[in-house]
Amino acid sequence: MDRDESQILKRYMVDACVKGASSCGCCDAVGVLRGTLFLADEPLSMDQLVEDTGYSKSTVSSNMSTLERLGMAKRVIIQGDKRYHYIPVTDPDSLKKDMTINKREEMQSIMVALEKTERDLRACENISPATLERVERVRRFYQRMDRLIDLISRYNTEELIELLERGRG
Amino acid sequence: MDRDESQILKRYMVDACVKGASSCGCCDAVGVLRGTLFLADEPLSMDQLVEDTGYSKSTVSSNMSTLERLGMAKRVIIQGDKRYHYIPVTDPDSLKKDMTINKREEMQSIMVALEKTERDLRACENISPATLERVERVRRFYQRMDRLIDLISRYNTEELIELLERGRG
DNA sequence: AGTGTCGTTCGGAAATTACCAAACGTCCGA
DNA sequence: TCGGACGTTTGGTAATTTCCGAACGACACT
Repeated sequence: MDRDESQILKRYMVDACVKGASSCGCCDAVGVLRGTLFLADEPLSMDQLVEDTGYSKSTVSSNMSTLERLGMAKRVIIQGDKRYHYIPVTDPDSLKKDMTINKREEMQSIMVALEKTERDLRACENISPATLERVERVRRFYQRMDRLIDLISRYNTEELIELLERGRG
Repeated sequence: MDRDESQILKRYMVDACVKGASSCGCCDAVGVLRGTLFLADEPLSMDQLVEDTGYSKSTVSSNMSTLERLGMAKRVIIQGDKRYHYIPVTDPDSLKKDMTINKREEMQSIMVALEKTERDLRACENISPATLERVERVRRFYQRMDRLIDLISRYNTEELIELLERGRG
């Protein structure tokens, strides 16, 4: 496969990853790098990523760190090569795990804030009961969602699907 | 409750909402507006939102639109007042519904791209089998996650928690 | 220590985004 | 059909973010 062909093939994948990246607050480069990694035949060194993406070394470096932090890429050691090489994380369990972990951290930080708000509201005498009730309701919702995500993280995807398909009966 | 007190109380809630907003790619104003709405004693007009948040009318207008689009706020009619008034959406079913809908749209757009990529890869003769296999695996993962979110959207939170707590047995 | 190869960090330029004020369109009552 | 009250859209500006190149630090081999 020559270079041009490869570039054409990359388009959809890179676009998809860019979209996914921006929906979790990451810049385009993170998506481009992830997409490139997906379609590579072998682990890529930073130099290769620089060449393939057209980004500078510094940009690749910092964005590969975030990709690692998000659990979407891993460094591997290639025998007889002292450079780092990256591979994409593609196994379902890891992907799902990172999805739930990230979501849960988000939920929990919101919950903490909601709890503080509720405490403050109670301490304040002339607060509208409706407001307090509203905050309570949202906090409870987040608590339940957090519990739900916790439960979801304990099963793998197939188990969950089976369990829910079997359903209410 | 005087104005200063109210401002202090708002802090945590607004911070929490800003955090939540930025994690779904929205600007701070969306979070500030949502938080303000949560702690209001009554439906707020746009003028009140302008006054309470300090943002301009145009900023409030456009960001309230996104808040509506995301299913986090609703317009209500106040008798004898031709202005719009906003209330926060706080019931668990609506909140969960919007969460799943947004997540699903995201998944599906990624899946479409993955399918296109896979098709292109198959059309290309000298592609590495490992690469194809990798893309297939990720596509299957997203398909299963999409299915899972579909199933999750059919139950309410309590049902889901009960079902998963009962568990594998 | 000296040299070469890597990867990360830093400072500034370029591009993007958020925001405001003003102009504009719409709806209603007179 | 005019005038006034609202909300939205638009153009320009300020602030943020992204990105690059250069300088830097770490490590291995001599």
